[in-house]
Amino acid sequence: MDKANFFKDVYDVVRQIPAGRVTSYGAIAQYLGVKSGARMVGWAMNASFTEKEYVPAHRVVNRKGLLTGKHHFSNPNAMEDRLKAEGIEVENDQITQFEKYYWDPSKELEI
DNA sequence: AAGCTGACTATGG
DNA sequence: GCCATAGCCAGCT
Repeated sequence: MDKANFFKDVYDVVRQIPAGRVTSYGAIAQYLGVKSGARMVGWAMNASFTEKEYVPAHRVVNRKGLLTGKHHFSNPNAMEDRLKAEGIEVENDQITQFEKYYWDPSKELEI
């Protein structure tokens, strides 16, 4: 609202990610209708830390299933730790069987 | 105000 | 299959 609706939409989608599932920045951007707004999604995640409501940014990874944003957490180990806590197997900062855990908002939430 | 940066993705070599 | 380049938009310096 105060900020771009884009950010709010990103937070809303990320919060709707079910536990044990992950998605990619591009998927969210595509769901929001921003074709190449993947960077904005990542930027929104960075801004999400300023948000009062918690945003499960650890469930959002890049298209390769790599935990690129883990370094932005309070503790770089927190991201994979949370993912593991949700039953997602993470190895070498990368989600194993990424396709298995992949959650596409445009498919699950439907447009 | 202008330019750089950035948690990305797709394409080309 | 990996490295380099381009496109994208908004925030920050």
